[in-house]
Amino acid sequence: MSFIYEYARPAITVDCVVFGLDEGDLKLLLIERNLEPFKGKWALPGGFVHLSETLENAARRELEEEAGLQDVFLEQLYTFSDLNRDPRERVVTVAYYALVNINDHDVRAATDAADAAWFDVTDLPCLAFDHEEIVDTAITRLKGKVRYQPIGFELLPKKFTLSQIQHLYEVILENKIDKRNFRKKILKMDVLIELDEIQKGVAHRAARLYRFDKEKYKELVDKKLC
Amino acid sequence: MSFIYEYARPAITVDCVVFGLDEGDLKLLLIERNLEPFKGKWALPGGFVHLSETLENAARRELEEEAGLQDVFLEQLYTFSDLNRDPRERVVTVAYYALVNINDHDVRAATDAADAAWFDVTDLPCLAFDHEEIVDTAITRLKGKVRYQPIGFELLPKKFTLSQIQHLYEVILENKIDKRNFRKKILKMDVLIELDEIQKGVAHRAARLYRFDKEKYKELVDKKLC
DNA sequence: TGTGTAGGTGTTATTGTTACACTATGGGTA
DNA sequence: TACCCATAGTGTAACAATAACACCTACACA
Repeated sequence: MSFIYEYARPAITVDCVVFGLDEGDLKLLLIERNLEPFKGKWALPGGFVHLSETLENAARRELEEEAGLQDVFLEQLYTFSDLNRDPRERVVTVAYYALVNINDHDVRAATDAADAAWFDVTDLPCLAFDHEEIVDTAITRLKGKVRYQPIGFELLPKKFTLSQIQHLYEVILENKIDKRNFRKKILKMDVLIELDEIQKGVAHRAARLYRFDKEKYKELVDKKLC
Repeated sequence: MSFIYEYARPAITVDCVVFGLDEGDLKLLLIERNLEPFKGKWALPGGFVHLSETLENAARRELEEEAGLQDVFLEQLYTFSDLNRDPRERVVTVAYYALVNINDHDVRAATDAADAAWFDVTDLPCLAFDHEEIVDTAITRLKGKVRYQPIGFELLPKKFTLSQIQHLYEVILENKIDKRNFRKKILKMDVLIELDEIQKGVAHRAARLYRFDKEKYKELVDKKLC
């Protein structure tokens, strides 16, 4: 079967920059390509958009198909259209970024992927296509986002310590934050609920656990975006 | 001539939300459609992306072709992909927004457009396709942008008064701003140059004129985006 | 019982934000 | 030419947000 059009059309793909947090390190999910071009190279999960799905649906389908990921926080990032970004033909790609809690999601390689793995964002391999540019754009966006809205809901485990969320901010912003000031600020936001529970199995004073207040978190996000 | 592909492809278009400032009112450039679908309806300038051009180039070409606009400030906004956003077939559109100084640019209707005209953003006609949604997204983005970087460079005439730039902010943010506080803040940003010139032909005390310091303006924009 | 490691806590100085009201200037008009 | 009108232009005080900074606490483990 084939499809005939009066004018030439670029192909449309989606690509996903999936951030995860693992033991305090910010990681990126990459898949090893199983097919040409760039066979054997690491790349962002993604693929062609079907006629019967929205871009976001395509991104979710690819995450599921290529890495076994479901139900993640996903937002559109930017659309890339350089003429030679794909050696085969003209391809426009709509990039999305996702935030996931690594421990909640098992990642497995699937269709079109020889392998799927988490890489430290500070130590990425060389990537296929223009995926390095896409990753840079996503990191810049993430840094910007952190400034005006609480983030971490999607990256952290259900219960977490204040040090964990502070560490997350430090990793994203790439600088140290004063502990007392950070605590004051994050608690004043009024999106954290203090639990009657403390850490277990640590070789030092156990920290208090917190969880997000989903309601207030949503309110805050809506307000901040106007 | 025709083009044959193994899989069905959505068409790709660009659409431009062009903001302009006229006598202190924030305006939007619309074209009246000359062709079906939505013939006779007002719509955003835009059209199909050619194989040999980037999305931004396509947007600039359409602005030139449909409205005679050149050399405008243009940024990507968002990519819209609802399945039924175009009644003809599956069309994904990449929206851009532009900021222009209306007096610097003559607008004329051209190819595919029966007419081109500026409308007050607070009083828009009913639009073709999902263009109302695109416009809402652009207005939200503009409001957000104004918060963290000086804007207006692209919208105001070369020489302007502090009241004019304040009025611009008020129109975009949809609320009144205290005159003294606004002046303190905008002057502290250090992107305005005070000129040895004052307004002429006004029936009240003439205001001092200012212009932007392009260098410092750029520095500031770069810094703010990290 | 001592040590190492991370947890937890307040105050002060600085900076930015908000609220607020009067005088100055100059053209238009009576 | 004097008055009116419309907008220009200006400072201060209260309050809120941010930044800088150091010590004691709890607990596991040696």
